Amino acid sequence: MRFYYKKIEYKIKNGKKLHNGLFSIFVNSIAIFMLKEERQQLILNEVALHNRVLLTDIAESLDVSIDTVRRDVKELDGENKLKKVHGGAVSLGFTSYGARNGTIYALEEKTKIAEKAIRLLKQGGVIFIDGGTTCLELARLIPTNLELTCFTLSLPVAFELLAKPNIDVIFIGGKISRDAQISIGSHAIHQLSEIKVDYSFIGTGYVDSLYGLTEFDWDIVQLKKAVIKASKKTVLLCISEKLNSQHRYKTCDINAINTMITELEPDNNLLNLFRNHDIRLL
Amino acid sequence: MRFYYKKIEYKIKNGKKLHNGLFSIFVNSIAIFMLKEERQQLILNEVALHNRVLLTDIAESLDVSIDTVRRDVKELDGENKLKKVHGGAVSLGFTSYGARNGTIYALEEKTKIAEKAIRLLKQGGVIFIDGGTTCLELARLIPTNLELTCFTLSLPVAFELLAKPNIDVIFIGGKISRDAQISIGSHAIHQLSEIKVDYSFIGTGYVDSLYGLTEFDWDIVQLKKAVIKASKKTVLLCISEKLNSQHRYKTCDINAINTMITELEPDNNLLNLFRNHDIRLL
DNA sequence: AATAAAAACGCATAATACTGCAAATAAAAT
DNA sequence: ATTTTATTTGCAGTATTATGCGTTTTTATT
Repeated sequence: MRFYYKKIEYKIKNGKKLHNGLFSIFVNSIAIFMLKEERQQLILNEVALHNRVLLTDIAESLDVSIDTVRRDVKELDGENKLKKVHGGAVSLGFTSYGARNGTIYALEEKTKIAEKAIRLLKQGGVIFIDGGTTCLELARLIPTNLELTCFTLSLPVAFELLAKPNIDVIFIGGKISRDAQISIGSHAIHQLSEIKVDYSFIGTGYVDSLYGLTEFDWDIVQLKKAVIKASKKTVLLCISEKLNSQHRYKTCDINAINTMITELEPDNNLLNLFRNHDIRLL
Repeated sequence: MRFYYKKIEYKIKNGKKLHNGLFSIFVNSIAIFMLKEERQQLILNEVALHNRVLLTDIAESLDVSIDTVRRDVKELDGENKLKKVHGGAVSLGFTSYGARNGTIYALEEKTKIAEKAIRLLKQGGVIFIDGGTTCLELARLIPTNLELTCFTLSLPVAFELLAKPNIDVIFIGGKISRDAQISIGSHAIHQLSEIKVDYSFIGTGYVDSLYGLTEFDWDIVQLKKAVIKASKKTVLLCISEKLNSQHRYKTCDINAINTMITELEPDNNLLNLFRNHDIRLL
């Protein structure tokens, strides 16, 4: 079961007990006291190699108490060298993707929007999160204690959500668009047709009170239509800069949106044109 | 330096006590007084050689008080020549790989493996790339001019592939495993059943010439089975450290693998046990 | 809801670390 | 040569750390 520990299989025996229960291994007949750092290094090694370890396995193979291993793992977790989980530890994925790559345009506004959107989330809810930087910001700001099931098409959003322990992430697969880093194509649309979420949080390329939501890209429109269809309620996240802009292909009318969130106060004059519609402004 | 020695030799011959308990070592039957610097150099040597020392060991073998050693080590730590830890010291490089966040364990070996794997790729081919750091490395090293269609379950791999302009990336969707950052579950398996790729490049948790490929995790096994089924040829990427290790759940026999790539030369003795099988070693 | 496993907590103990100090002596100054 | 000053070392006492153990609390699973 643990051949990979052969190196230290021939440990102890008549082991001189060092410290208080610390074990020693015999190499060339010399008792070697194992430093905490060495033990931790071994743990990291295991994790790096197999992606996961069990505390009990480590404790047994190193012949230390499980408490010690637990403390080690806790410490390593604190140092961000691995992730402690119930019963063991797993390697940190390479969550570096979550680290903001480029700088996000108008981050402040988008954060404000995301914060408002989060107020709509309910414990145990099932939601969809679209791609785009605003939605990514939403994903990033979801409280860690909130339990949610999140569908998404966006690789960055998926990554971000994975960092939250209480969120089930379901990725809608398909051909990946290089630009937007989201699944596109018929397969993704088909899959969307098979789900129903409480809320979907979507972005848009352009929005106009008269023409509704429009996009530059035909494929994206098809996708967004599918998303809206799969949602009990649709929430549009949109910075005010995009208001009253249009493009070629139409996703839907304003009426198809239940709630629109901008970084503005809901009573801001810029939003006046939208008040004729059956839409909630946040 | 010599100067000191002579002085000391003289003193010792006359039986005069040196310092207050300063120790001496005998070389060629002549007691040589050891300077602090020399002692420290010895400690550094020891650390360089074994990556670690125990204060008690040093104190005993050099016959100085542990306080002296402690002070030496403290000083060397201050000079950044080693790292002082409870009970001893470790070399600086010792803990380094874990500290470099996001750095891949045994990267060099994995790169070597990936390079071999890339030689199997053909222009216009359709392949599957598994998750795991070795496969990620493969994804990373794919030449940019190569045109490929790549299926994957792994978010990091998908990201990596998106950076290549000539690669179509198709992500197999599903519930995302937080640990492995890959799609898991029935949906992913079902989708795999609908594709057929020329080559799949997979990793494994454990591999043994007798027991075949095994995993810690049942879900992963199901997934890998589906991958193998969806492949005309399956290539196992596996660093030699994993050879002859096993775990609970079995993915497949060695025979189910067409090619196994390790960082070793194909004629390395460590691979002997695999030669009985119908498997190509690279 | 019941149960088993794991984690957390507090405690005891042994090993180790630190501090101040005095002895020895090397190096410098006289 | 002698005195002074600074350095090195060991020692004793105290503080801190590492570890295992038993108990309680939490978590996951059935």
